[in-house]
Amino acid sequence: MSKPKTTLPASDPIRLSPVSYVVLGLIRLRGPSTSYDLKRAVGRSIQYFWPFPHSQLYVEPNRLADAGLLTQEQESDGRRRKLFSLTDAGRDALNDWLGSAPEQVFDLRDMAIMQLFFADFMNAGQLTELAREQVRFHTDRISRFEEIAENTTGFAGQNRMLPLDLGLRISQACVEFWSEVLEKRGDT
Amino acid sequence: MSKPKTTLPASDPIRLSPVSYVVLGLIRLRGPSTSYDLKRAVGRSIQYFWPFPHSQLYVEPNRLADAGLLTQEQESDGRRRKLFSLTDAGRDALNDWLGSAPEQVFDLRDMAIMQLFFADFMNAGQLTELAREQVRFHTDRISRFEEIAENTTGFAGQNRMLPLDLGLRISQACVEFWSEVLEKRGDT
DNA sequence: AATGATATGGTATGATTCGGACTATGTCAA
DNA sequence: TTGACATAGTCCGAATCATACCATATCATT
Repeated sequence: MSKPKTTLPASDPIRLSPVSYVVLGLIRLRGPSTSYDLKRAVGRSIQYFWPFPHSQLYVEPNRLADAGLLTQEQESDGRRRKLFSLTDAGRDALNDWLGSAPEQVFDLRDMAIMQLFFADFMNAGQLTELAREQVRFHTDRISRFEEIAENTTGFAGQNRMLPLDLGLRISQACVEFWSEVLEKRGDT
Repeated sequence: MSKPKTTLPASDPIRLSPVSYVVLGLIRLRGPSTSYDLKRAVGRSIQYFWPFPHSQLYVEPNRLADAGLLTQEQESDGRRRKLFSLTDAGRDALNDWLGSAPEQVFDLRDMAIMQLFFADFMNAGQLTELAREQVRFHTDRISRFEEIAENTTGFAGQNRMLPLDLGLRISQACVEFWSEVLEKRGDT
């Protein structure tokens, strides 16, 4: 099958999850970072395409450090922050992942659509209210994306802006969809 | 005085999750159903908007039956299938949910986008391969949606087709997006 | 009749993830 | 000196997940 690097001895069969790659990748992009740094970075970007609770950003780097993919140094004074840096092994792990076709994951989880699915049991008012609310929601989302796009001065490659672009398109599709639902039912 | 509130054998504060509503809603749509029936129905529809493992479709109906929202009757012979039906309480619970604004949940989880986010560390070949694969993936998805739409003869209200329509639009947006990624990098 | 492939129908469980409450420390301004 | 706010991190029970496993029916082939 694949061709693992033989050089590393006794090391660990650490299991790398999507969150692992988020951590490795972000540290590679940003340089040495604290968990809090990562948390903020995630909030402006990856969150929209792979949500997870921030607490994992405190647990996961420690795991990766134990496995030798990161190093950590802790401040000795007041805050005692931990700063994580990428090791060569970490860089390799990231590259391996980027070079391999990832498992296909494209999951959508939309509560409003679930309700719509059972719309036969709603009355007209409920349905239009739902649709209206969804238009609002996705319109907001679009604004947020646009805001982020503006505030992110085009540093270091436009690649980081691409995901935002997809998010935008998807939200636009949603706005169109729900607007048409509204139109079809008599608007109020 | 001699009647302390402490014993609450009466009704239970059962917590209803999205999966609960899937079960209640599907049984309302289809009539009395077995877990297996639900499983198949989910596979053709809700799965695309709220994925969850099929084992929950065996656990959840039992919970709901315990709480009095469903009734069950088990075959006495061979297969001993359990058939679940909606009670009035179940119907009420479903209606309550449909009448209330649901918590806003719109989560997207896309592994390919995560890789794209770190595309700075890919070489051109890897990126085009990723994009090509995504075009393939979403094109397939579109076909599947269209197939389902065809095979579902327009029974009982077009409402059940609406979610499929949104799925279609989103996948189309994805195809467009990844195609443009391909175009921007020199195509091979 | 025996084999085996496939669909049906269901259970069990350890591992992961989730979510969010909780505890602090610095910082700046009123 | 108070209080608001951002920063920084920990913890843990609850919920969800994945998936392996078990079992019965059906039908086609040998």
